[in-house]
Amino acid sequence: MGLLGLALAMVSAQKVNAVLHLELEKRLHAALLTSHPGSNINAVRVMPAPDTKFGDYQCNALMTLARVLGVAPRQLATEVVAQLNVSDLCEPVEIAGPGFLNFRLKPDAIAAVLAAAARGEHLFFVPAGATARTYVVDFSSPNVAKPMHVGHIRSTGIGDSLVKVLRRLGHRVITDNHLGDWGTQFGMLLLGWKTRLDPKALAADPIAELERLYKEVNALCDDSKPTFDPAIRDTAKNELVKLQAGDEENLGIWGEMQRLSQLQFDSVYGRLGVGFDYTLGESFYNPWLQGVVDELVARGLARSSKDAVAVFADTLWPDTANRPAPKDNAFLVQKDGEWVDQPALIKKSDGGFNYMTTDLATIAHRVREWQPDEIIYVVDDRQAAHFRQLFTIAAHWHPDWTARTRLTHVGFGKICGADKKPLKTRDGNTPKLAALLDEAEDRALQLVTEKRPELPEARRKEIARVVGLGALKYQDLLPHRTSDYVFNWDKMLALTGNTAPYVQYQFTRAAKVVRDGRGQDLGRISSPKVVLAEDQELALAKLLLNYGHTLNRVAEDYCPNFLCNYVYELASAYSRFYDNCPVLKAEEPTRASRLLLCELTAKVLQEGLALLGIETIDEM
RNA sequence: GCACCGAUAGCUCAAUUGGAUAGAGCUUCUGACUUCGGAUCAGAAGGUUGCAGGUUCAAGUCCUGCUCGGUGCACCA
Repeated sequence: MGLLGLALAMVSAQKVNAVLHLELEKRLHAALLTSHPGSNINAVRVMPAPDTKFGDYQCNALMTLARVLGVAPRQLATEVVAQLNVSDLCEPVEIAGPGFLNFRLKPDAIAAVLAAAARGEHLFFVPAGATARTYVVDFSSPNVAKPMHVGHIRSTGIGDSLVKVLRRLGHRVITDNHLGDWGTQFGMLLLGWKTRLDPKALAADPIAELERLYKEVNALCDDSKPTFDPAIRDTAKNELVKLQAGDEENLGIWGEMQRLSQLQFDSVYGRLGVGFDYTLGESFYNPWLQGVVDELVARGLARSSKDAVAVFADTLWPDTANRPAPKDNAFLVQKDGEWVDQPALIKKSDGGFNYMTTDLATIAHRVREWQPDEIIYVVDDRQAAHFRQLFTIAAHWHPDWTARTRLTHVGFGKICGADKKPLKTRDGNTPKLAALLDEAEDRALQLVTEKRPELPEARRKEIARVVGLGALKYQDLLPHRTSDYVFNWDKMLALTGNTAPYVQYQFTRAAKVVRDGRGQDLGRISSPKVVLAEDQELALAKLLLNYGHTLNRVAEDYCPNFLCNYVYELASAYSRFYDNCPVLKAEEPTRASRLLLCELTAKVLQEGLALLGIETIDEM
């Protein structure tokens, strides 16, 4: 492209807005500031309308603003609309009900955005650019020497999807897998390894053997069980202390457990398509733990208690006048009608450290190393209380850090069986993740074999892999992350309804039309005139426009389910379009225009699924 | 006991700073098509959003009380 061509392309790129409702919002702000100078425009948003009968976009903020300004809502709306010039993009703005503004886009304005997207100028959003933020995302975090189980799906899937969305929006993201490789369980594991290891079993299935050792020794160390043996417990504790003090033999065994576990992690993450920039487990922070405790004690933020060291409400807020109300204080709990301490332990009476200490050291490292704007912890909701304490301690420890770096716990609910209780296998155990992935692929293979018996086995297996793993991930991401949900093989693999196979199938249909269309008519869809005449064409086009808005909402609320619902809506809108509007059989220029709709739909479906960690395939 | 989270159609789940007549899917029933791969589409049926109050122009969403369920409450992570 010559210089002139480049300059023209830039001018044309400036003329077209990638996100129409943000342009409407900008003009609405200007109108409001003209009619009512000094108004607070921050909350004045233009967003997709809940129902097409109200138009395409709406603003409901003027009703709230009218109260602040002390004027009648409809009058305010009338005065603002009088200053608003959006006639190039919309039909005349309608003031509805108590003071809603309804915007109805002109098909030509929509067509212009689609044409720009087809030229590759944008995909319905504006990357963060100068406003890009730096995130550290802490997710997955499996335990060394234990099998990854069903519980790890959520953290891994939600975390990975958030990472992908944030990166796509142009943010800098550092992923860190905070492995559980240094806790109390290693005392028991070391004892088990030294006294009751079965080398043959270890060679056959290392993780299963390590799990067996842990379970056996744990039963002897648990004082609530009849098998409890205090001598064994003390020995196990001693092994841990030796490990954490740098004992060579124990470090060697621990390293071997680590290596064996990493093989498992690599295998599972490989299948899931998940990767990490860093894998800094708890052990990485061992050298700094004593320093964290010393510092907190020296600053008076922690004190000794019952041979342990802990952070208390009275060490954080020595002056009772500043102390939060007991109900809002993460360091108090009511027992028998009285508020008593709920301290956060940072050093145990046996000299060992707790994960609170490790988590504090981890914050220190991440802040110093990466200066993030935000650290996101994708961790089970049951740990909410821990994170409240952790974030509070961090804020007292280094207020400058928490002023710069926002700490966010992104919690999630549990996966249940049909009985609404946590999912278990038939024999009452927690299902292992690898077995779950196997079963997803096996069940998908059965379905593919039924539908497409003519395909060679290798092809069917590849389709089954993409469909099975996609179904499993999609089911997990579809409910709001804070909800518990019921795990159901038949439902997730169903070819109808809000499932990955349905969305993947609509993608294959769109991709097929594009392939066939290009084959017959190469090059003709590069910059066709976009004609939006039929209802189904318009509905599909308008949904495409909202892709970027959806990504922003996912990032703002840490909720991948918004993207699931979006791709499902887009897929079903495509299906309605495909049913009603012939593409390849249509006359020009309709044909090229519809082909472009197919192309953009395929692109957005493919990318949207990819941001959910789900692959697509050309045929199913 | 206290705190946190939840309770929405028969079932599984949504619902964007509080926004308009609470939406999907599954199931059931009915219909469309000599398919640009029907693994499709259309229509119907299905609700006092756990209960009782309150705030608001507007409440599934916010506040208060209650019922039921889940989770967490010092040396596991």
